[in-house]
Amino acid sequence: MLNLKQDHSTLVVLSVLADGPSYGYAITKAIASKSEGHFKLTASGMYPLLTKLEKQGLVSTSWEEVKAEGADPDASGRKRKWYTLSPKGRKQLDKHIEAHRQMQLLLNNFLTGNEASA
Amino acid sequence: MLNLKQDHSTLVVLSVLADGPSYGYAITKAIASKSEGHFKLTASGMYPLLTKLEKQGLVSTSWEEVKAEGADPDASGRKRKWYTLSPKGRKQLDKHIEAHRQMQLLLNNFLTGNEASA
DNA sequence: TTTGGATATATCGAAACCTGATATATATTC
DNA sequence: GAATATATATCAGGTTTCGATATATCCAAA
Repeated sequence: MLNLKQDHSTLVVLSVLADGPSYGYAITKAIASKSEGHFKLTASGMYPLLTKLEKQGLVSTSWEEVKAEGADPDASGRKRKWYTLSPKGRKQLDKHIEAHRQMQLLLNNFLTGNEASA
Repeated sequence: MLNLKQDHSTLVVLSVLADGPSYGYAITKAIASKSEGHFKLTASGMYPLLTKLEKQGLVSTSWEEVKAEGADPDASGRKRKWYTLSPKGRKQLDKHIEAHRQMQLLLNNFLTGNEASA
């Protein structure tokens, strides 16, 4: 189980949001699921990151009330905060992916010749 | 110019040492050179990292005195601290490379379909 | 000869980051 | 009605980061 650091977290969260709007808890589950349990980004990493992305204008947000089946329409239910990738966020994701690819190429220059021979 | 984070620094430094013993300043130059100026690992990142690698037993060390041409053999010259990859360090490098490859595959699962289309 | 740039190692400290624990509340399932 | 899942959020102590700083030698050019 790998705890994601900020750079990777940003890349992964933006990429999840590129598939469509989502919210914190669902993104956490999506990451765990899509990585087959290898990536972990818990609440204490997720929410500060989402707040940061919002401040940077990479995502826009809106609250939704989740009503229980047959609940009093006036009663206040659980709340969900939806995050939508903004055009700026989309551009940022492209940049991140490009930087990530660049990093891979450069790192490979160091690792070539030092491959694990398992 | 990308400042290397600890994970990448470790990978890169161990991989430089896999080519043979070296010392802090030379490793800094090797990294800048081999990455064509893209990777930066400065003294304040390098020396604490090397100390850590030494404590972990991944490298062994020895001091060498760098004598000036025709200098008094008894005078104390500039000192170099050489770092040599230990067998444990070699194994650790293999593990690091393997973990790195694994991370790449997992990340690609997220990025596929979100490629920059530049 | 002295000045400045390169070589060489090392620590400091303010800021940023990480993460398990905690808080709060609703929804669902057994 | 008790346990578990859903849902957002902060806290605090620890770690990491990195420009700035300190110290000292070597070498070449002015």
